[in-house]
Amino acid sequence: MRRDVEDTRARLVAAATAEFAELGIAGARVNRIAEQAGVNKERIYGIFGSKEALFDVVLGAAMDRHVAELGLPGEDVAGWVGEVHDFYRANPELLRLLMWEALQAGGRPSEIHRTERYTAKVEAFAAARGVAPDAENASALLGLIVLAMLPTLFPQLAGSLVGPYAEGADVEGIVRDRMITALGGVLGG
Amino acid sequence: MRRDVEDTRARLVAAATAEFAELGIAGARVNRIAEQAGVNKERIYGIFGSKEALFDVVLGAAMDRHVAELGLPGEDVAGWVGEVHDFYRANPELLRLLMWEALQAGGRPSEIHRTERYTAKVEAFAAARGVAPDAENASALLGLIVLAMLPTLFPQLAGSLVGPYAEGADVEGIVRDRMITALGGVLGG
DNA sequence: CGTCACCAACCAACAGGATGGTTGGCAGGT
DNA sequence: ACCTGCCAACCATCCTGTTGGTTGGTGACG
Repeated sequence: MRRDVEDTRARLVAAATAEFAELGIAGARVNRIAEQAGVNKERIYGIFGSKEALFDVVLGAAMDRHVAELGLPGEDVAGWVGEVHDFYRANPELLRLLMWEALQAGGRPSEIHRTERYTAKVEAFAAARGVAPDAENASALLGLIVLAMLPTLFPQLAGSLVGPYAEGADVEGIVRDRMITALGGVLGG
Repeated sequence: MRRDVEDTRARLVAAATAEFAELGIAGARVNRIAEQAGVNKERIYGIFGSKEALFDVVLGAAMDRHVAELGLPGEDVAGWVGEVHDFYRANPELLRLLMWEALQAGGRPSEIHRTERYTAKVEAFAAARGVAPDAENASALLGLIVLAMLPTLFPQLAGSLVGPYAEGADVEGIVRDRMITALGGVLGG
């Protein structure tokens, strides 16, 4: 189905997601994205306007997709965090995109971090703990998520710190278990 | 004192630290680094060889400096984590450099993460808990450090998640306190 | 002590190539 | 006939890395 803007757009977003996740905004190459999408480079400008605008679209789409796929934390919060961990481990793109964005100098205020995206998670989390959502709960959830992200965030750091004591054992598994164990403290008040 | 390689080198490293921390390897501009250092661009190649090599030197130097300045965790582990948090908050360069490096595609195996840099911390941490250093302890320490890094790592995420419930209060303070409170869980287990 | 030769440190200018973005025209669907 | 998605080719700029030549310090030697 040629000559279909939606299709072209989708191909570009897909290609750009991979490119941006791997190389960041500065490192990404418009040529490569277009080539990877099997589309002319001009289409990027015709459809999105600029490289940066394309990045915003990519990040927003990735966040929506992940927020949806991750579901809500239920009764078994620890299990949920385990899932989050495994999910990031298996699909590091969002995390990498987030990091690239966080590093973005100047920190241009983007519309990407719409709070609506998160409130459902915070509320589900608070509900699972049987309390009303507040800043404390949100912080706790934030802590959980970051711990779950850890091995994907800083593989080198994890390897260097834990590796020497792991004696060939699975570093990631150890860290993962430790994070889950830590939940009691993060959840407790 | 002109015509002094050490001085030139130091100026370049200083300038490059700022440039790399802000923009990463791909975003950094050799011109700007040289100009900022008040030195000809060629000196970078004469002294370090390449932009990437310069980055490695910068990261290594930053890590050494920070590892030294942060000291060892003593009896008051929570207090130490608080210090770590505040330190990263006040000096985000190392954290940013670490993130840039972690994002580095391909993950060229660098000599930067020498385990010797960390073992002292792990041992001090284990000693403070009265046990022998092992993978569990290292993981716990890793978790602490990442929690301390959190607000600096993902300011947007923290702001979006916690902000709506903070009602104008200091988001960072809330998160910081929450992280400290969480220590019990990370340490226990 | 003077000066001369040498070399490391330094710089201005350049080369080569890649990059983000643009333009003018072509073609396929309606 | 016309609009719109599309492309090939183009452009101006920028960026990393190099090169050839200059300069200041230093040690040897008269």
